[in-house]
Amino acid sequence: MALPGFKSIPLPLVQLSLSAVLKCGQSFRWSILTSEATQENSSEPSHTHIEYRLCLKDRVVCLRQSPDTLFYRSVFPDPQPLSTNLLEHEKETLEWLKDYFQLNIDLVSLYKQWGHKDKVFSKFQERFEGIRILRQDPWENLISFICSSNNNISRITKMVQGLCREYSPPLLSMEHPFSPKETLTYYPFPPPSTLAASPVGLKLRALGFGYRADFIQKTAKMLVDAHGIDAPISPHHSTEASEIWLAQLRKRSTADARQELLKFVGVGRKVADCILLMSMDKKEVIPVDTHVIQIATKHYGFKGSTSGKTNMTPKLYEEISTKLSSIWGEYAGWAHTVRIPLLSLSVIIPNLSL
DNA sequence: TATCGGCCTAATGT
DNA sequence: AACATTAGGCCGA
Repeated sequence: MALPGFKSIPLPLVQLSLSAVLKCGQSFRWSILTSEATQENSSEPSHTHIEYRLCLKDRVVCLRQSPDTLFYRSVFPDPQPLSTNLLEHEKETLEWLKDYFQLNIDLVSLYKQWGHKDKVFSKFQERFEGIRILRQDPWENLISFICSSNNNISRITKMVQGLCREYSPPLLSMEHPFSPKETLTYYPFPPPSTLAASPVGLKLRALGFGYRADFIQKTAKMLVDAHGIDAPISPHHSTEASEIWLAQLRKRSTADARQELLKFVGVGRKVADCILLMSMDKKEVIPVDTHVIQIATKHYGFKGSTSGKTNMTPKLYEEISTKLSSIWGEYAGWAHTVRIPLLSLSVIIPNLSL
C-alpha cells in the first residue's frame, strides 16, 4: 500500500513497533502525532492515524507504519532540495534509519533465543513484539539520561523538548499531519558549548529541571573544557569536537567507557549503563532501574525488603545485573527493554517465576 | 567500602 | 484536605 509523499520499505511489526519503542523511555525527543478523531477508538492506530517525527541532523524525518511496511519522508529547511537530489536525500535518510533502529539485528531470532532460555519471557513474548534498542547520539543520550534520575517519562520528555526549544534555533516549521491549521516547530539538540555557559544552570532550574539543572551545565562544561568545540562548518548541522570524543567511547571496552561516563556530574551507575546500552553499542549491559528491581523480585527470585520497597545498593545492582545477564546472554540489554510492558502484564497475570 | 539524608517537581495514592 | 509516595538516582558526608 502506498502513501503519497512517502518512501517505504517492507518491515514487519515484529521487527519494529514504533508505538512501543518510541514511548518506552529510550528517546525523549520524538513527536508522536495522532488524529484526535480516531484516538478514542480503542482499535490499534494504523499508518493513517499516527505519525512520528524527529529532527535528525539537518532534516525532520517523518515516519508512519502499517503492519508490514515502514513509511518515511524527509523535510528540509526551505528551500527544499530539487527533485533530482531528493532521491539521494531519501536514500541517506534510509541509511540513518537503518542505523538508528539497528535494523540489521534480527529481533525475531533474539526473542526466540530469550524465550528458549527464559520461561518468564516465553510466557509473555507475544504481548510485546517489536521492542528493540535504538542507537542514539551519545551526547543527546547523556544529557537526556541525566534528566531521567528520580523522574518519570512524561516529565523527562517535557524537559528534553523544553531544553531544545530554549537552546536551539528552530530548524523548520511544518503543519500537523492530521490538523493542518496547527503549525509545529522542530529544534535540533543543542551542542555542548551552548549548555556549558554558566547561566544555563539557573535557566534550566527556572524551566523546571530541579537539581538536574546544574548537573547538565557542569557536564557540558567538563566536556567542552576537556575536548573543545571545534567543528567542521556546515549550514544546518555540525558536530563539536567533544561530541566526537564522546562517540569514540563506542570503540572502547564496556568497563572503560563506563568509567569515563561515571566522571560526569549527575551520572551514576544506572545512568551510565543506559548510555552504554542505548548509544554506545554495549548490547549486553542491563541498567537496573526500579522496574528491573520489581521484575527481579517478582519473577527471578530476588528478595525485596519486607516493607515492599527495596532500596538500591551497589551490591544489589551487581547481583541483579549479573543474574539477568546470565539468563539472557549476549543481548541481555536488549531483552531488558520489555520490562515496562512485562510489569503491566504481570499485574494481570501474576504467579510466574523461574 | 557501605550507608544515609537531601534533593526539584508533578502526579497519584492514602 | 493534608500528607506520603513514586517516578528509569545521584551526590556528599
